[in-house]
Amino acid sequence: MAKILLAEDDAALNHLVCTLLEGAGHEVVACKDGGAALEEFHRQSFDLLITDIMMPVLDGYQLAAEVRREGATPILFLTALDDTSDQKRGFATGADDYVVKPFDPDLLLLRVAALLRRANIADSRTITVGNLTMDKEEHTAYVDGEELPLTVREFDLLFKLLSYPRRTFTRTKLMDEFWDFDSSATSRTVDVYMSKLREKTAHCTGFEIVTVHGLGYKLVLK
Amino acid sequence: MAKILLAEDDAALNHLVCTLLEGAGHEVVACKDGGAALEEFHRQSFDLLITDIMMPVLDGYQLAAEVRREGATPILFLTALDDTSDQKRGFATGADDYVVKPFDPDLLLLRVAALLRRANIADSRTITVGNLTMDKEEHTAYVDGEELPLTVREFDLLFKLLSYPRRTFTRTKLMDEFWDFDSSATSRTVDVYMSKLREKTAHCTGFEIVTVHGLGYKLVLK
DNA sequence: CAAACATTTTACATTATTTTAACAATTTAT
DNA sequence: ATAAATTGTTAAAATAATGTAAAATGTTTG
Repeated sequence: MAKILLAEDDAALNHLVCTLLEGAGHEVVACKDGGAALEEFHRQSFDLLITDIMMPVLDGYQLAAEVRREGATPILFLTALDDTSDQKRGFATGADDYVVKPFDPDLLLLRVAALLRRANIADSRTITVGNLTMDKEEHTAYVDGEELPLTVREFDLLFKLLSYPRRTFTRTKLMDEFWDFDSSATSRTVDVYMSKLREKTAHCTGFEIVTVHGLGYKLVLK
Repeated sequence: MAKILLAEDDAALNHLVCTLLEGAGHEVVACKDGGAALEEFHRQSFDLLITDIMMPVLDGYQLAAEVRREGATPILFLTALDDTSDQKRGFATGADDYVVKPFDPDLLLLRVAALLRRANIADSRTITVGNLTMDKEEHTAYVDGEELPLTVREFDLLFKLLSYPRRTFTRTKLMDEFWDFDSSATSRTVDVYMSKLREKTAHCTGFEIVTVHGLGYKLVLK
């Protein structure tokens, strides 16, 4: 599901974490020290970095600082140090999470999943509101278990609104996101979709598409 | 900086966390049980939910599940349970982080900062004065939690005045900012809006729209 | 290629907002 | 105190935004 860079000098632990992550369907590039990890990081792009703190060549803090400097890759520290001052330093360096050894394997996977979800990576999540369920993976919607046929545009728009209830989206904002850059479509097109979505979601309990006069549209829960 | 919903039934801890977060510049809405928190969550939008697990009415797991269902708000569990099986359940429910009591205050702030950074929440651009809250993102205003319907112009004007209390704005200044350049509207139009705003905000505690004779209008706190 | 479907435009009805205009109330200056 | 200027308020008129059906255009698929 996600591509993960692992930096851990303890061979046994390295192997264990590797097996664990691959078992969960992730692609793992494992390194034995911070230097090798940084090299790999420069070579490819990763969805997540899991790193030990005490390592040869480049320690976890230094590695994290380098990675932070170059982007927003989530970082999880995996370490034996169970001391708040160390954790503070970890977070200050840009850590997104901190797992203390020894750790429960399931818990590590759950924390990894939480981080990836938060970073919108491998987002296979479904949204359910009332009797409507939208599955981004399948790109289908269900109302009371029955499939609700939606076109691509309809799906995208509804999924977006549903992801941010109460937030108002301007027509322009929506078109910027779902229409080609060079699309010449009028923003009135959005209105037509909202009209269709309202018709199609008429039997949905739990939400309503509301127009914000002069601005755009929002979805409100009820 | 961010708008945080806190659910914690222990009064002392509730107060402590509240103070801590507010000291860090966040806006906090504190609730004493899960039910109240869910109600607040439906009423307004938040950047982060911090919740205890064992609470009356609705426990942390149930609250988290509801919140997860409705969007992508980050969730941090704050709990005395230091047991991996509980943590597993927390993460499975959609937790993004887990802090065990007793905790280091600085560490909590660091974890909160990490979560907000990850969620790309810089500032939520909301203003609260008395019982009125204006959320620029949602483009809605709330009085005592109830939505106060405002047109675009009304919202813009009130938000502006609220952003600079005590400062006097001339009609011309306001029109230059919110009206089209080629608009031929009379500056008397502003008067009409102020009249409407006064009517609509009649139940607002905390401020008042004051006329500065010969100049324009200003908002004063009380 | 043509049928089936998705998308976009158009046109017109409907609704909401903004502005004007008229008059009342208040403030200021003389 | 009184006239002049400014502001408050209201309802109607003018303008602007939205809803939606249907036609036109584009795209995919058998």
